[in-house]
Amino acid sequence: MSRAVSGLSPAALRPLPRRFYARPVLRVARDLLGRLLVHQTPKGRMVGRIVEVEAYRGRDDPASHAYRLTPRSKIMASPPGTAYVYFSYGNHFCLNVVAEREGTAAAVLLRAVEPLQGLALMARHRGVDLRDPAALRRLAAGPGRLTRAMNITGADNGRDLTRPPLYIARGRPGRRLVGRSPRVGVRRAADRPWRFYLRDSGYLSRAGTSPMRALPSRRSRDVPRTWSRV
DNA sequence: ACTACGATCTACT
DNA sequence: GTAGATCGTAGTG
Repeated sequence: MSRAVSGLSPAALRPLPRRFYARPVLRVARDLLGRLLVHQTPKGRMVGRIVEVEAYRGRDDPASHAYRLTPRSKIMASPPGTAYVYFSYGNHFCLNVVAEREGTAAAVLLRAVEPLQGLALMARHRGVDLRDPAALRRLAAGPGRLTRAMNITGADNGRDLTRPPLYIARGRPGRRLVGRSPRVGVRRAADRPWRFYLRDSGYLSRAGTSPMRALPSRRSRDVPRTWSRV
């Protein structure tokens, strides 16, 4: 009954090595798009394609939890590839991957994935009915929904994301149309466009609710410069 | 000890 | 489009 899912070859499911994360966090954030978030649980394996992320830096980033090092944010200074999971708004968990080298305190927030495998399990975690056509789009669209769907909690804080049962795999990131915008829900440093997303994805946290508007773009090295209004 | 405020989501108008 | 839920974290007294 384990139907082969397209794009989930053994090669694609190989974990990203730690050195992948040991680079500037903006670079890591962009490069995480198209990769696979994998969670293997007793109930089954869930896989989602990362389509939306945000970069948070350390003492130079007022929007980051690590702007001031506290007991909570201390874990952001862990070795690259470590999970930073925190509880938000009294309701939801958010999953980050620590980036850059140990001691730097930078991380990437995973904001949305496109569900590829374990859809029924995710739907059960979310308490939604997949027969509703709109349910799939929103299944893991948003940091809280993502963790809920893939059953990621505070117990996963500090975990090593370079190996099972919870890890990020290479995927097959081909040509990617990447958009960027200011980070969602942050008031400080709102001018920094450190949110990155796959422009043609239908699984974004902000795609359905507030339409994205492509503004006249400057030329950029490898990233089309597209802002969305928030 | 007490208070203010979120890196959010859902339901309802 | 807007309000309410809901609670850990962090800053202040």
